[in-house]
Amino acid sequence: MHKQEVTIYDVAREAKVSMATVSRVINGNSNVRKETRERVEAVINRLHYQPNAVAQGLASKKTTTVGLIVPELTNLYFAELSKGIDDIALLYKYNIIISSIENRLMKEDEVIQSLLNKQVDGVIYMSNRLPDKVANAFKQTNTPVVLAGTKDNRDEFASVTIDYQKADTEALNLMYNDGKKNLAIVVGDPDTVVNKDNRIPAYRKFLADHDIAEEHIYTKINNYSDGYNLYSQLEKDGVDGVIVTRDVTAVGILNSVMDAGKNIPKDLEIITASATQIASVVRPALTTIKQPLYDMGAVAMRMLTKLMNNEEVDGIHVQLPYELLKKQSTLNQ
Amino acid sequence: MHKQEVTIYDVAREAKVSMATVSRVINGNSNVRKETRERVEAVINRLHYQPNAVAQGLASKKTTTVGLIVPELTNLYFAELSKGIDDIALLYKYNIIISSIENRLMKEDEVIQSLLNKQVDGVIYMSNRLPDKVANAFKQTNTPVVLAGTKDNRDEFASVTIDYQKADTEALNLMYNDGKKNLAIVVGDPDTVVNKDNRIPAYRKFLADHDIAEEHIYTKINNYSDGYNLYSQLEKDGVDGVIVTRDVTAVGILNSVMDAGKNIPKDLEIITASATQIASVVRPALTTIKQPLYDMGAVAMRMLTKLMNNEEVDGIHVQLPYELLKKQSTLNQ
DNA sequence: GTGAAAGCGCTAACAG
DNA sequence: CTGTTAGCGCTTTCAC
Repeated sequence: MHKQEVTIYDVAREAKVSMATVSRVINGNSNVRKETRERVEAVINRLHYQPNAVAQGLASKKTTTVGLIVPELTNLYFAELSKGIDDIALLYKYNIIISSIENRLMKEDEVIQSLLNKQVDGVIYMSNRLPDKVANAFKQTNTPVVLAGTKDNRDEFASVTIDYQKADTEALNLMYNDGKKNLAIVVGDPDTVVNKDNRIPAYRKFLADHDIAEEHIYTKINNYSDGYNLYSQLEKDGVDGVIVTRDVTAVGILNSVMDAGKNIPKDLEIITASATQIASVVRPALTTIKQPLYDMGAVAMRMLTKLMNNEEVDGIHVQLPYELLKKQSTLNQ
Repeated sequence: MHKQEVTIYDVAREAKVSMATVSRVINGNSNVRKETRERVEAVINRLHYQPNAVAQGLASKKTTTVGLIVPELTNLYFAELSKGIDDIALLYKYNIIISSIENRLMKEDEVIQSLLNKQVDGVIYMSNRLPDKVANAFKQTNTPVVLAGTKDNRDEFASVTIDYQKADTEALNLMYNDGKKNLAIVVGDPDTVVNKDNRIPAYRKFLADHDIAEEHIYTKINNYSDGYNLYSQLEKDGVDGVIVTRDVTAVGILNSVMDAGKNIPKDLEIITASATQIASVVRPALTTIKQPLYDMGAVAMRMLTKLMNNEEVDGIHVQLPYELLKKQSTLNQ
């Protein structure tokens, strides 16, 4: 960034108007006579003038920039959400500052603070943990936040999700009706709100409703190899049907089963609870709880635009419909 | 963004120093007496003062923000590059404004212009097309640019790549030595610099060197279903070995082959030229030209930091080593 | 419909 | 080592 070549002042001088008028033209303010507007626009084009967004931000206290907090960049689940967010952001002319928080070099609240210092107008939060420090920083600076694809037990933050309990119950039912009675659930961090208050309770309720005593909850299973290595344990425990939160983990289990010479879905049914492209290109293809990720991102961003403009939003917690997509990893096709 | 609660002025008043001194403390300027520094820091902590990065940006003409241009958000190839970029950006305290250009709502040069208006200090460019308009805008604003995982035929922009010609030649050789003589290459856009000036010439040279007359170049094959649908044509053309630029396309071909009851690698060998996690989790696993994506991103970002600080860089075009990773889609394991 | 003027919050000479 | 003083480029009352 070097000395700006042409500023609003140059345009004003050349067009023989005041900076104020140029500013009005730039911002589409209707209080400008047609001829004046055209004269100014001609100069803008001739000089190739481009407004300095930083100066605009300082003067107007709006940066038309939103922050995106994502746990990991290389996870298609968040990438698909981000795509929905990005499209709507573009539509409303917002830029996106993205921050992943997987890197432990900086603590989460420092990352967020740096975003806040950049004066973002709003934040979309996809991490499954919202520490008090962070929540307070948002409230203190009055920055609107929308959670996308995740929840928080504070009810104060807007969120866009699906009905995780219902979805999981439906998935468990599917396998149960296929004759699988020794069902399990495989999650990463068991303490996230989605897992702790939704998935795991749904699983336990299902067991209770069907008078099944023995529960199989596998936690801290985060990636492909965790999944791959888990299968021997599943086999030992006699599990014959499993819900796996992350699809790449499910693929790990899938490959492990096949390498062991077993059959999917006969020996083990698998349903993944967050399906990306990976779930559909592996063979056998995975039965999935299909979340409308793109739409969830789009709705979240749209809601954020309203929040940033202090517009009315009807309902701060929206749940979008999901689909239980039967593929080859369950019997009942 | 609302009226900022505490500014540098408040800190100055409370600490009984001038704004300049507070500024020095914030920026780690050594010209401050220890006691003064500590007094100021105490006030900063007590008041929870956070500098306004927008104001800093306007005054200093540096935003500590870089722009990231990516063709699509939901492509793991770019996601893995981005991760390398992000880690180094964090290390040097830069924020990242990400812009995908897949959405045709706005033209590419408008997207870039909006980035430039935000006064980014530099740009990492991953799109495989760099229009003149964009190139000129970069030069005019003096914004340094580094291309990551792609090339441009202007030599003026720094780039981080692998040796595509060498890699492809090696891949073709591998298949040739497996007895495959009817080799093909599958690309998306044939007019990108990487394809037009590197991959395709390498392929043609290989054919010439081995006295093979018939060439099979399939273009505009961009995604999974394009790949899936291509196989019937490959079969018709008697192709027995193929390099596919994008791995998800390769998986499309792979599944199509298997659905046709044919065998991989016996009936067809496949090597993908840009491998992400997808290439390794499908079965049979794909033999790949393994690009060091994370490192490429990291090196590109590191180079950009130097360019932004007008530091010396030795060599503006860096090529990183790749690896030909033999898996199950080729015979010669 | 247009202009003058006062900032937005901070940095960076320049003095001292 | 510290303070004074101009800006950075733009928006936004408030007059006229």
